[in-house]
Amino acid sequence: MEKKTQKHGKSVVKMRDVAALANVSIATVSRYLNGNLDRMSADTADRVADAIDKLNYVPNSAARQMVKKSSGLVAVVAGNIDDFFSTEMFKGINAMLESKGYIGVLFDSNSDLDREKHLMQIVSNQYFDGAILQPYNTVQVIRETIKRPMPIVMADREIEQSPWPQVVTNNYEVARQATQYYKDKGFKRVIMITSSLSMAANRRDRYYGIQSVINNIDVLEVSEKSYNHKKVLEQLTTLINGSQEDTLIFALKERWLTEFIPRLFYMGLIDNDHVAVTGFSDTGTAQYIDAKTKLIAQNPYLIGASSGEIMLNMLEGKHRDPEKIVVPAKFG
Amino acid sequence: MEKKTQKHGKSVVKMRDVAALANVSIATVSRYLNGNLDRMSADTADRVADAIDKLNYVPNSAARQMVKKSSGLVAVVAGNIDDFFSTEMFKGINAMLESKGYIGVLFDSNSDLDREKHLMQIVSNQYFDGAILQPYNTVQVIRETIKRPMPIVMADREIEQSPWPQVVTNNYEVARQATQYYKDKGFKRVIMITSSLSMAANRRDRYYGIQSVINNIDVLEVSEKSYNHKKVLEQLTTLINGSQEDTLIFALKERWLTEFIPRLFYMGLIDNDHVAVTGFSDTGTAQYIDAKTKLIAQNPYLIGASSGEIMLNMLEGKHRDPEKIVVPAKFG
DNA sequence: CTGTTAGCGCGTTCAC
DNA sequence: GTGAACGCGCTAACAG
Repeated sequence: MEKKTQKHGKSVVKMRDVAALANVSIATVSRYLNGNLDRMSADTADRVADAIDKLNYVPNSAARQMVKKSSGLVAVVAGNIDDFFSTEMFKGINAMLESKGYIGVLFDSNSDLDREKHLMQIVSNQYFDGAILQPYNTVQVIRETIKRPMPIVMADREIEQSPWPQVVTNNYEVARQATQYYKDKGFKRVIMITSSLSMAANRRDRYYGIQSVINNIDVLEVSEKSYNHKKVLEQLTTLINGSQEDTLIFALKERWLTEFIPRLFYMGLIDNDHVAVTGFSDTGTAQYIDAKTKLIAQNPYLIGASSGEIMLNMLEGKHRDPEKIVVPAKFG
Repeated sequence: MEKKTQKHGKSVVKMRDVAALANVSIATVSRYLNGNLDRMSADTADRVADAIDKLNYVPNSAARQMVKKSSGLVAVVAGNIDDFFSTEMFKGINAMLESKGYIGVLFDSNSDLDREKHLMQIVSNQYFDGAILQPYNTVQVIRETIKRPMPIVMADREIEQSPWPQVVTNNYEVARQATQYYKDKGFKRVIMITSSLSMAANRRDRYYGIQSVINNIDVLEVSEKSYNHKKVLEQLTTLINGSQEDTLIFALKERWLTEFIPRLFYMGLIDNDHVAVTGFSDTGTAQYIDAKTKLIAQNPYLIGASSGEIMLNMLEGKHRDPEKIVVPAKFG
């Protein structure tokens, strides 16, 4: 056995130990590790392999990174990992990254501006090859925070004057389209359920999209962090009964769909004729609320995959303009 | 401006540049960066600060890690980040880790044995100070995969003969307790809804817990990946109507609660008297399905926090025995 | 208070 | 086909 005296017992076996046991130089071991097998006899390679195995040698990635200037790691800073959207986007990102040997690691802003900033600092200070952000801070803050020049992609949340490539959704258009569908069926009024803060830009675009078709909108704000379920239900009931017009309930986020709507159906408040419901949906869970309900389906996985693809391009030096890619959501 | 010729334009400004501009030695800059301000005149510190600012200097973390033998990063390999359980656990982990200056990064096994193994390899090869796993592989596989000696904590999923500390839930006990509650009310039969594969150990314990009270169990397996919603509803309907006994529907996972149960209520199949429903729940969403429904609430955040705390202890050298901590779930 | 210097472990020429 | 030696950027003694 080798000495293992370092902090936390980290193995102290290094390349030179392997080299010694295999009776070769460290250069040969390095070559073996990096797959340059063509410059080495099969016998040598075998001996090196054996030695590595016997000693349980693990390369020191910090040393390798220092000279290679790359870690193979891409940081993904998500808005809130409790959201299916964020996690599914991450899966999409990784699907792309891993095809080229990179791997994404996930950080959670927890819907907190300061925390997001803190995470960006860490990402900037650690050895990541690139960063994909689902950002809430402004371009300026991001610029000041991530000091180290590195490839950056903005995912999901549109940001003004972005110097980085973006991948976004057609929030305005699809909200407009959905609203139009119900307007054509005679609905003249909207109750919009939204969270109070998160994803301001997306929320705003959706709101405008609705408004461009139906102007009569009641907004019900629900706090992401904590709300009184019963009270919200009462508010909804009051709102629904507060008008004779045919009413469309429009949830800007799937969560409000699954948490409130089944109960309203159960209570008989939604009949699809005079009171209907629609909203943005990511998971597919919401679609089972009622057979007649038509929703807006986003594609977080594809947004992630696109972001990942752009990141790969940047990593390979094909620097791209700060283009904006739109991954459309679909209504129906 | 300095040369920025490296890959991806990584800044090539290094400590010696800062030192030169500030007219000090690199040791002084290093001291400044590491907060040893007491050994330096305020004036010097200022000059260093200015130089860092002017040059936009960012320390090379790989070099630092190489000598410090620590990155401050802890890897968290979660079973499936689409599950609220995993993400909430991660939040709990970070709450603890960050109190001591560490930070957790999240990896996603995607409920895939091989993928989990692959991730463990990466974690083992990169410079992480420790790893918290929500494991699906066996002790042996994990041992063979993570070759580098490092602090490891197992979270959520119980594993036989673990050489590492574990934090788990009282699956058996709480399932038993919930079932008993309904048995006392006259229920004599259980329909159990479960996913086909994931978290085998947890699932098994829950099953045994139910079985220890009520033996008459119909098992309905639903695939996590893809299932026919309508068909499952039909199966459930058939099962419910297939017996005159008072029946308890027991979901081993919240997802089945939110996806199927509201519809059953709507269809009038659940009345809480002859057909009732319960199950494991993480988010609190499910509790709004019906006022009379009593669920089992897990505490993923606390499981994470406990895991994080143990990890901190190990990182600080207080090596702990492979103890097992139980974070109880609560019924009611 | 501040500077000098010897490693940290690995990749990579350039010789042999 | 293989090895010796330098350099990556930083920290931590040890000098002064």
